[in-house]
Amino acid sequence: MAASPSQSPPSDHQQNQSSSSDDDETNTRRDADIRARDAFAKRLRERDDDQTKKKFKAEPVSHESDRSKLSVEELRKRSRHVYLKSRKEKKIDELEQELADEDYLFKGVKLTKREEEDIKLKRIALNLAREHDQAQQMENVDRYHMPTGKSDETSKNDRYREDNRYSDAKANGQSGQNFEQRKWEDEVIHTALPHFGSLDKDAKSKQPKYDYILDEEIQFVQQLTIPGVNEFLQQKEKSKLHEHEDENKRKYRTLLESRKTLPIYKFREDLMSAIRDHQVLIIEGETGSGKTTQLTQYLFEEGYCEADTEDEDEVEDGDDDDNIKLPDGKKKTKKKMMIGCTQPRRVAAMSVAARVAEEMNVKLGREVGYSIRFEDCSSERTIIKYMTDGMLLREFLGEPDLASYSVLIVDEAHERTLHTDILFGLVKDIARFRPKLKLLISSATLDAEKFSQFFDDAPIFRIPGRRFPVDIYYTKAPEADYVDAAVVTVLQIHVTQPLGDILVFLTGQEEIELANEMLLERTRKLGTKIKELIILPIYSTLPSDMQIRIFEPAPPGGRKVILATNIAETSLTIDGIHFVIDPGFCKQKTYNARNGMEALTITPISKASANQRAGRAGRVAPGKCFRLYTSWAYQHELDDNSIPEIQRTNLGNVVLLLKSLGINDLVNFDYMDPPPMETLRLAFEQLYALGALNHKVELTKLGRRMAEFPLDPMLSKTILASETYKCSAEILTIVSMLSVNNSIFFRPKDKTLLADTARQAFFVPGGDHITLLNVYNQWKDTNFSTQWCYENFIQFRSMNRARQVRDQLETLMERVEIEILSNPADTIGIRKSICAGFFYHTAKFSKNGMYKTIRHQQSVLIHPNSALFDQIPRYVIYFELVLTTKEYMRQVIEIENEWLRETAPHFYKTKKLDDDDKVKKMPKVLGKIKAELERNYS
DNA sequence: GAGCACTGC
Repeated sequence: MAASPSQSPPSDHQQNQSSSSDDDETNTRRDADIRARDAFAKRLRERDDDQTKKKFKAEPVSHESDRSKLSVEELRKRSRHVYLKSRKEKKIDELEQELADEDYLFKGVKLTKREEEDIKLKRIALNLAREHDQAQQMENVDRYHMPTGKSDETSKNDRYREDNRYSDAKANGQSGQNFEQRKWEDEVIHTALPHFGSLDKDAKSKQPKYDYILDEEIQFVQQLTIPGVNEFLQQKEKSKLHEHEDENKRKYRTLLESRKTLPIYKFREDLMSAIRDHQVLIIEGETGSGKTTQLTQYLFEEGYCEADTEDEDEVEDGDDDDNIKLPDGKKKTKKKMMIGCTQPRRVAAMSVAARVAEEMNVKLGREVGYSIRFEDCSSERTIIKYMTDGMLLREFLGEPDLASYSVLIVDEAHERTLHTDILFGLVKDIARFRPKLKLLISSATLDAEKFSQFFDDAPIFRIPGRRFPVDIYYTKAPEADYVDAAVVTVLQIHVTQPLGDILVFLTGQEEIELANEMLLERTRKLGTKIKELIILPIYSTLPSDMQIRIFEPAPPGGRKVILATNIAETSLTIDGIHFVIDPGFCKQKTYNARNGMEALTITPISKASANQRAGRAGRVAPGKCFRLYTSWAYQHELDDNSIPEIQRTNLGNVVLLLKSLGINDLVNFDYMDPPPMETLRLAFEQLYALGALNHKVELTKLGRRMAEFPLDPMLSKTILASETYKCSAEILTIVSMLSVNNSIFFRPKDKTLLADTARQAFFVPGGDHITLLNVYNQWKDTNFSTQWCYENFIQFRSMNRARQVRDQLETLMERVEIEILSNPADTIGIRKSICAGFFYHTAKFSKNGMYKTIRHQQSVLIHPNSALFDQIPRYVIYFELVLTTKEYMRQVIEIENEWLRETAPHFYKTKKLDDDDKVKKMPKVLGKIKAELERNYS
C-alpha cells in the first residue's frame, strides 16, 4: 500500500511535482544565485585589490622592522607566516587535485544539482585563492585590517602604515563619508591598541590572529523580496488605525493576507496533491517557510478532519462501538478526525498553536489546541492539535493505533530527539495497517534523504524558506583559547562593523561569566572611545528576569552582545542578530555504561550544528558568522550530524514504554539509528532486576504499573515500593525533588559562604534525600513562598517545577491505585523505599578510605555538597555517579545492609553482606538476552 | 572541598 505510490525515486517525484511556474521560478532563482555569486566574487576581488594597494604603501615599514633587532615575538610571527604559507600552498594543491579528480572521474556523468554546485564553488574558491596568491606575491598582505594587540612600539609603526594608507586612499580620489568613517574607525582602534589583549601578556595574543579568510558563502535562498511577516502586520495595523472597520474583522483579514505571503503558500496545490497521492511524505522545509503553522490549516481546509466513513467499515471497529453507546444512536455523531503535529519543545507547541488559533479565528483550546506535560489545552472539539513529541508517545499508551488522528506531522524531525526517533518506528508501523493515515515528516535540508530511505523511499517535497545570506568566516589558524578569541572578535566586530547585535556561543555558565568579565574590563578601558556595548548572558539556569533582558533592544547607536549557551541554538530566537561568533564547542553529557558514571564534557559541535548557529545571523538581515576554527577543521574534523540522542542516553524508560505498548522484540524494532547494544542490555538488566520484566523478558504486573510514571524505572519502583512502607507522600516529594536536576540550591559567586550555611541548615540525619524532603516541606509550610526561597538560597523555579512534577505524580498514583499516606517521622521506611528502587546503586566503605560500588567495584567518594560528606556510613545508596574533578556520588543516604536483603532479595545473597559480599549472579535469562543482542547486532 | 549543555514525559 505504502510502496506503490512511492516507487519513483524522490528526485523524480520532485521534478514531477513542480509545475511550469515552478520551473520558471527555479530558473530565476538559479540566475539570482549566479548573479549573487558573481557579485560576491567581484566584491572579494575589489576588496583584495583595495587592500593590496593599501598594503603596498606599507612595505617600507616591514623593511624597517627587518632591520631592527628581532624580538622573540617577531620570530614567532615569522615562523607562523612560514607555516601559514606552506599550509595554504598545501590546501590549494589539494583543491586543485580534487577538482582534477572530479573532472577525470565524472567526465560525461550527469551530476546532481548539488554536486554541480559543489564543484562550481570549489572552482570559485580555487580561483580566488590564486588571485589572492598573486596579490600576495607582490606584497606580504594582511587581508584585513584588524586590531593587533601589539605593544606600543610596534603600534607606532602601525600608525605610520595606516597614515600611508590614507594618503594613498586620498591619492586615489577616495574621500567623503566612507573614508572619514574608516579613518575614524581606525583611530578608535589605534587609541585602543595598548589595551587590546593586555589581560594576557603572552606572545600569542600579540600575533595578528584576527585574520579571517572569507572562505565560502552559505547560499540561503532569498526567495521572496517582500517584507517579513511581522513587519507586514505592523504596517497593516498602523495604516488602518483610522478606519472604522470592525476590529476582529480587520485583524482576521490582515492575518489572512499575511498567510499568503509565506513561501509555502505558492506550493499549496502541489503539496496537497502530493499528500493525496502518497501516504508518507517527507517535507524539507527551511526555517521561515511557514510549514509549521500553515500545513495543518491547509490539511483542515482540504477536509482531512472529516470523519472518514470508509474507515468505519474497514478498521475503526472500536470507534463504532463508541458511537453505538451514544443514547440517540445517531450515525453522524462520529467524532471528527484530528490533525496532530509534534514539536520537540513545549514553548514551540504552545506558541504555534496560539498562532494557528488566531489565524483560524477560534479560541485556543477548542478547535485548535495543544498538549504538553502539565498542561492539556485541548478539548473534545479539538481538530488541530500541537503537542510535544513525548506527549504523542504517551498517547500511544491509551490509543495504540492513534485512531483519532487522520494526519500526523512530525515536525523538526532532523533534531532527532529520543522521542521523535521512537515515534518514527511506531508511526511507520501503524501506517502499514492504517492506509488512510497520512504521515508527514518535516525536516531541515540535510537529512531529508535519510528520512526518505527510512520511510520506504517516501517522496521528498521541498519548500524554500525565507532567510538572508550569511557570510562565513574562518580563522586562518586554530585558536587555542576560544573564550579569549571570542572576546577579541566581539570587540573587533564592535569597532569595525556596522551596527547589529552579536551572538556568541559558549559552552556553559562558567565560560559565559568569564567572557562577561573580560568584555567588561576591556570595554571599560576603552571608555567612550567606542560605542555603547551591552553585554547580556543567557543560559537555562539564569533567573528569568535576567533572561528576559536579552530581548530588550540595544540602545540607539549602541550594540548588544549576547553570550549564550546552546540554548540560543534552537530553543530561543533573538531578533536583531547580525553577527554570530561560533567557537565550535558545546557541552555534552556522556554516559559510561561500564561503571554507570556520567560526565559533562566539552566536545566539538557537528557541521549541522555549526550551520544552525550561523543561520542565527540571517534571520532579519544579511549576516556574518565568525567561526573560531579553520575551514579545514570544519571540513575534516566536525561530524556531519550530532549523534542522535537514542545512541547516547539511558533507555530504561523507553524500553519499559515500548514493552507496555506490546512491542516485545526491541532488538529488531525499526530504529532509524539503533541504540548501542550495551545500552539496551543494561536497560533489560535493570528492568529485570527491578522486577519489571520476568525471566521470559515479558512485562510483569509491576512493570505495567511502573510504565505509568514518566520517570526513570528506578524512581518509579521507589514510588511503588512506598506503598509497602506507607510513606508515599514523602516519597513523591523526594522523587519530584530528585527529578529537577540538582538545581535546588542557589549559590551565587559572591555569596558562597552564606549560601553554604543556608544549605547546611537544611541537613537532617539520614542523608540528602531526607534533606530534600525537608526543604520541600518547609517551603510548603510557607505556602510556597518566593520570598522564603530567596532568603534561603533556594531556586524558586526549580521548586516550582518539583511541585508541578509532584502534582502530576499524585494524579498518576490513582491510576496505579496507591493511597497517598504520610509518615514523615519514619525515615527508615522512606529509606527502605528508596532502597527498593536503588539497590543497584549501593556503595560500601572500603579500606582505602573510599567507597566502592557494589555493582562495578568502582571507587567513588561522597560529594562534598552532601549532608553525609563528613560522615562515614558503612553502606550508602546514591542517586547518581558523576565524574567531575573526581568520581562522586551525588544525593546519598545511609542504609543498613539488611535492608538490601529485605527490599531486593532476588538480587542480593540471602547471607549478610560482608567483606566478601557479592551480588547474586544474574540468572541465565540475561545471558540469553545478551546472546540475542549480540547476534542481531553483529 | 566542589563547579551546573540543552530538551522532554
